[in-house]
Amino acid sequence: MRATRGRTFTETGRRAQIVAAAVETIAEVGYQQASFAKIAKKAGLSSTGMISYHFTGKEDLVRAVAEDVVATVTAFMRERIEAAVGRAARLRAYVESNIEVVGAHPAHVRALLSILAGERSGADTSVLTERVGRLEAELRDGQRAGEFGDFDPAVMALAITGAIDALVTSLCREPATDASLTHSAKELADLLLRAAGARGSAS
Amino acid sequence: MRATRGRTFTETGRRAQIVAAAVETIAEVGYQQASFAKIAKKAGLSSTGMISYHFTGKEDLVRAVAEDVVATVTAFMRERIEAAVGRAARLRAYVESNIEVVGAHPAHVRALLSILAGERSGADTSVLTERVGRLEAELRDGQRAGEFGDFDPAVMALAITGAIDALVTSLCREPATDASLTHSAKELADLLLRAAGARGSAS
Amino acid sequence: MRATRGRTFTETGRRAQIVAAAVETIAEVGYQQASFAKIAKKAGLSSTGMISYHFTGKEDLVRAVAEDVVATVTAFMRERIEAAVGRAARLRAYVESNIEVVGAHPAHVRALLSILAGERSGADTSVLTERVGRLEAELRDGQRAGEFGDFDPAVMALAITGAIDALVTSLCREPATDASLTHSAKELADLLLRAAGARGSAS
Amino acid sequence: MRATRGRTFTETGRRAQIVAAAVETIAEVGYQQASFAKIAKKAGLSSTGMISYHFTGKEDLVRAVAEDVVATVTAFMRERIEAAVGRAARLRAYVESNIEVVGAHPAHVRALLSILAGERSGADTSVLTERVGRLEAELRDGQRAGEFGDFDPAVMALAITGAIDALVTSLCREPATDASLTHSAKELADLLLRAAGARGSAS
DNA sequence: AATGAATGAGGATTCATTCAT
DNA sequence: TATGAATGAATCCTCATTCAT
Repeated sequence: MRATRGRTFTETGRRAQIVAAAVETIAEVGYQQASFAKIAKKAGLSSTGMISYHFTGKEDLVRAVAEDVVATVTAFMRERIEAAVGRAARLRAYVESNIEVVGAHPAHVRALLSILAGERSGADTSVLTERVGRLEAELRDGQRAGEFGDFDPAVMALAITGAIDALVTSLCREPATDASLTHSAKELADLLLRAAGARGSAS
Repeated sequence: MRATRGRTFTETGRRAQIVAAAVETIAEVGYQQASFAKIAKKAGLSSTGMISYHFTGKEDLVRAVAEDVVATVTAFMRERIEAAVGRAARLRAYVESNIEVVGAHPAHVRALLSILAGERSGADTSVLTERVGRLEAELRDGQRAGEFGDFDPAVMALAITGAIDALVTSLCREPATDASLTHSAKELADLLLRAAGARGSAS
Repeated sequence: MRATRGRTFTETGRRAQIVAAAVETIAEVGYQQASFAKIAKKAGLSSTGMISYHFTGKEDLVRAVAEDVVATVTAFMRERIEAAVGRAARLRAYVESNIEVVGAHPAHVRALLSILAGERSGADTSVLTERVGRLEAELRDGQRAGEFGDFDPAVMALAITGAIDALVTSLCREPATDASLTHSAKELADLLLRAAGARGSAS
Repeated sequence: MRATRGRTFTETGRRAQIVAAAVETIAEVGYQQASFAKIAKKAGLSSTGMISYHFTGKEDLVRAVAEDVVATVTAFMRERIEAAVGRAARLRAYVESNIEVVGAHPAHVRALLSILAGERSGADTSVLTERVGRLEAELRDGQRAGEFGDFDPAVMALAITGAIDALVTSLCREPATDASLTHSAKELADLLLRAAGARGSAS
């Protein structure tokens, strides 16, 4: 059996190659249509057996894909968020960078959206809930700090997440220009900060 | 046979029965997992051939299902929306009734969400775009009337739609009490009206 | 039950309509692909039940189609053959008219070829054997009359039939001009008369 | 695995086994009735999935079958044709060996005829046209060499091919004795050589 | 560590036919 | 006489997974 120690996002050799092919495939044909056969073909593998050898099942592969994509997207967003000062600015950075990552990693974003859509009607909702949970905690902190208005942080977290995903989905459909991307990102951030009753949230 | 002319939502006999079974099946197992075999079983049909007899293909059946569900949901929402006076109140009614319909027609909503999720990664996006388009027009009108603030109506329409769907999805996952449903609905309406800069939007 | 007395080629009402639609359908999509559904559609019928009602089964329908087509083709050929004087001239007329009927009744010929092709690998070979048998008798008569050379009439009949069908098939594939049709017909007749050692067979 | 590069007729392992089973099946029940299920059964396979694994689709399998059968038949004919001296003798050898191969490889011939019949009413006519084209070229050469009379080589090639197939079909229907096979072959060659105006074509 | 052949269930769809009305 | 709904077997094909090598 393969070594599992310490491996999280950064896969080794074949695994990484398969995950990369899976990301591309899912981005192209969608989560449900992404069969082992298609992924193997894109990876230049001669059989699907290879995939089953490295992954327990489709579930396992998808989890690995999700981890990889989330890591990529998170890395992009983190530096923008950490550069922001104050809760409101952080929220703005969160929203805007989440939109702008479409321009930087279109395939990854597309794949993630497709996986999330599948998850919504599926059993495993770990990626989904973890993401919303983290945002909710952040919002709660902001409220405690008095930088946000009064709202139910669970509802707000879901609303923000849903709004972002809807916009991202729309932007993914037809390739948007950088300008329109930036515009949409700012618009969305503006309206969500208003919703959150953020103090001093001028962009 | 009963009249087939003018048939839109209200299907005749067997067709209606199949659509109803499809709604239930999609609500239970999701759009992608809803095979003809499962639907036929739920409808008490002896073979899948019957479905193919009444519907051109899966696409055709899903369209019929979408029409049926949209009709049901729309009927529920319409009376609440039409009872509202003023743009802001209408928007609030739109949002709240869209959430509350989960309590009234849980299976229909679940099915619709699953179909929409599939549409997002699919070709036919008619249901999706029509829904967002209608809301966008409504928002634009509200801005002209001076009852909403300044925002890009396209982005706002997507944001509202996405926020609603995210909350509905969450509420669908585990059966919520009426109280929590009402609470969530009001919370979401509050925050979205803030986002829209609605004047005089106290619930 | 429907009256069956005296009916041979000339069908009555519905039957004739269905046969006509079947001829067209077989000509267009081929014998094997010509399903009841397609024939019903072309006939403007709302269900296939109608066909099953008028015909015992597919076999029965195809037999009726064959009779109809053979009658049409035979009528075209007969007047040309009967106008010819002498065995050799009759054979020439047989061959040439068999080719030229492609120009006059393309759909019928196409349908007949498709049915014959199916018959070749099927059980019922009545149309096929009857046709060859008649020609064989004719050839045998010609030999007795001393107007043909020495050959096995069974083999010759098969050879002539096969040669005609191969040419007709080729001519059916892409629509031929009248000129090329006439040229091919004369060429084939020439070579087959040579094969039969026909005396005084100048066209 | 054995080399798959350069694979044409001689298939490797399972592929060859499936092709062989397909030949037998097509010979028995005909091209159209030869389903994957029947072929799998004859091949001793547990499911039709195996066939789909080795062949892209039915089309692909049939192409492989055609190649295999054509190779077998061609090999049989080639040595007889190459032993002949002179154009007329070559044509005689072509015709006679084409008939006599029925005795040597009945199943292969039957399968080929069924496939060709299907091709006549189908889209892919590559096997058919290639075969006729090669014969046409041969005839044209013979005419240039002055060993054949005057005729349209395209028509003659079709006539010869059609005559052969008709006779072969007839001989395939009920198992013929070697004697009658030889007789029919000689008869057909005689008459076709007469048709071609071959000089010095005494058998 | 890797391969690719094999599996068998399940996918949608088409088919000729039957039957109650 | 005619209809159209119902049937269920059969079509090809794809799927994730397993297993011997």
